[in-house]
Amino acid sequence: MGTVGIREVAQRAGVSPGTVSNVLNRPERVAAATRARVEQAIRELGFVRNGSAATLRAGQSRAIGLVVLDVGNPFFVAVARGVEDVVSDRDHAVILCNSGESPEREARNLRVLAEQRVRGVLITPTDEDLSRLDLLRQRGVAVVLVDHPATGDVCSVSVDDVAGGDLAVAHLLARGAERLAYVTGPLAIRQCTDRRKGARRALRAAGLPARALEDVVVPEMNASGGALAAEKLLSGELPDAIFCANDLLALGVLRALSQAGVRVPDDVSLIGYDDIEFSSAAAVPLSSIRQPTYQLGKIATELLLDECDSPTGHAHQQIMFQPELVVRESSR
Amino acid sequence: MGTVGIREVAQRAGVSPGTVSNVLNRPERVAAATRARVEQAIRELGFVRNGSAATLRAGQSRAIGLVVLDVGNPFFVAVARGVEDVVSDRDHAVILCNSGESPEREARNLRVLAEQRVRGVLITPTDEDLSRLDLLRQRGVAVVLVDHPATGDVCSVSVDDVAGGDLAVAHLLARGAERLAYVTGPLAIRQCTDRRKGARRALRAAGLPARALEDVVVPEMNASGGALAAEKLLSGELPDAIFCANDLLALGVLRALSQAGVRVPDDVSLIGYDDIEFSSAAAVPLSSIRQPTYQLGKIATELLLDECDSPTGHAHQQIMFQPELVVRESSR
DNA sequence: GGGGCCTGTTGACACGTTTTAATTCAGTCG
DNA sequence: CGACTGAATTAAAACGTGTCAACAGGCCCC
Repeated sequence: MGTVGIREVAQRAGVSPGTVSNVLNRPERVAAATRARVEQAIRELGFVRNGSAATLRAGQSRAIGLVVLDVGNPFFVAVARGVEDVVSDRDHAVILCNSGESPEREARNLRVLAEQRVRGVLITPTDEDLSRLDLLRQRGVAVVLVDHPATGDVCSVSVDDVAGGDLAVAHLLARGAERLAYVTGPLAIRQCTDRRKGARRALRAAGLPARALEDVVVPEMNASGGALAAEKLLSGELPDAIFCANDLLALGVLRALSQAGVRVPDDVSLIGYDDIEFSSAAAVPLSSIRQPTYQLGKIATELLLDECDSPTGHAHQQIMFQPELVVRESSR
Repeated sequence: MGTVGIREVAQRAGVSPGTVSNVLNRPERVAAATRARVEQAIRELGFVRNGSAATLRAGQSRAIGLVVLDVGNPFFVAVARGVEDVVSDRDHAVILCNSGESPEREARNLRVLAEQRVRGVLITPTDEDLSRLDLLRQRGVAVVLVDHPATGDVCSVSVDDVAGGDLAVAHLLARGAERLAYVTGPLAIRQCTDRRKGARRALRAAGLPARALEDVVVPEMNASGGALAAEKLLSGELPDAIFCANDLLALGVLRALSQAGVRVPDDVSLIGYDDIEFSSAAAVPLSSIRQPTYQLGKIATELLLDECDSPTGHAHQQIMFQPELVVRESSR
């Protein structure tokens, strides 16, 4: 069972290897009759093109990398959907990597992508230190930041997190809250600090001091993190309203509060961020800040492929969407 | 800025390319002094090994493929976590593919994986037709079926879905249900039919006819599918109890029923399948059937890598876990 | 009828790494 | 002192594809 390559196919079809390669890559350049013969040979022999060889020859593969903070977060799943739809239209593949909010894992992932010679990388960075990306960019690999605004020499697609934080807290204040808590993941994550910045802006606009908003920082932005935050809150004096940096945290908080006998929204108002699908089905349907996730992935990918296709005539763009407030039971 | 390869590194360190390769792959075979020199050259030049070239030479890459039915389903996310933990311990990469329950997309994914010369593939097949896998297996690529029992000539790791369906319906019957509905995705999906088989077994055991369980088939196994199923149910006479083939469907059903003013569990009992994290946080905490998802991914990967490492001395195994009933509000 | 042109096809080389057998060299033993 | 050993290193040959310049042959036009 010797491995069947382009050579064996050529022999069987009575043509040269070069012609087989043409059938695969520029079918229009080969006569219909020869093409048919070659295609039949391919089918008969069960030939599958060796992608590594093609990549080696071409210098880059027909794949892009997507590095997200948490594959378990429906927000990133939605982004990934947008990415994949565009990418598969253009006959590329996407390599999905999970950094788990850890800079070390991010660096590992980026190295693997560099080794694989991907054409470009979409990444939601774990922190502000973008120097890890230089490894790629100086090798000519296109990079687009996803859900992270950039400052000029790179493309980015993001949502205005400051505005989102403002929206959320302004809403809570309008409902009469006076003592608030902000449940968040590590403050090294830009989304977390930006949303807090917006929250504080809303406080100022309402004439309240910054200390009206207490930070509750937990290590992981998922439901367990939320539960942990709720414990912390329960051990002190409960605030009137809680703003969570994402919906997974909010769901965790909600569950833990309910178990402790605290009623939402009667005792405490609650609002999350991302408006993931499950939020509306929660025990108490969750207010949230909606972002155009699918669009985020779609536009980012189009930008990336554009940069890949014309590295010279490409102008870096920074696109920023506006988020939207969705009010449900948890803050009514 | 010519591409920097193993050759340039060799030149800078004053050794031959072969030695550089040895530093990369078998550091123990090269003298400490030379190794240090080479490593410094690598750092200075920012060398990144070309994975395609290595793969081409080796005949296979240090990666495995994972093909799931739906990346948006937390069940598969949990499986993927198990896979990735094992794989990264062994310094391999995992290429995640989404078949979206479509055989065509599955076939496309498998072709890409074959082109990439992955060492092995973990797959939850979209249907019973396993012939698509032959393309891989006859090329010597190891395959392990995930969440799909096999019949002998291939490894598989699964959970007893018949038992699960039995558990769920037996529970509903014990609570006094007499007219039931089974909300499910396409019956070409094995999980769906097996769970129905178990459901019917429970009916028989209780002395009820098969027609006491009405099938409601929807095209997609997510929350929108559930909403669609709820519409269908509402247009007729409501059953006493509803068994959903997975939790996403159940959450969709739950929301649609609530909006229509139907109370769960007072008017209708409801149970899902998979016990995803969100189920316990739902408006009405959802009863479900729990499966050892993480274990599923972990064991499957170990089996796969075992087969890769010793293709000859490998005995195919079929492992089947037992599911577990989790009772919550929705059926209390 | 010959020159030029267009379409199809070919052959050979390059891509960057790994590996194997061969080579060097210092040290050791008979 | 010469032969041998073993460790460290090297040179060269793959791996399978894509590309590009060259080439064959048929056609048209003058």
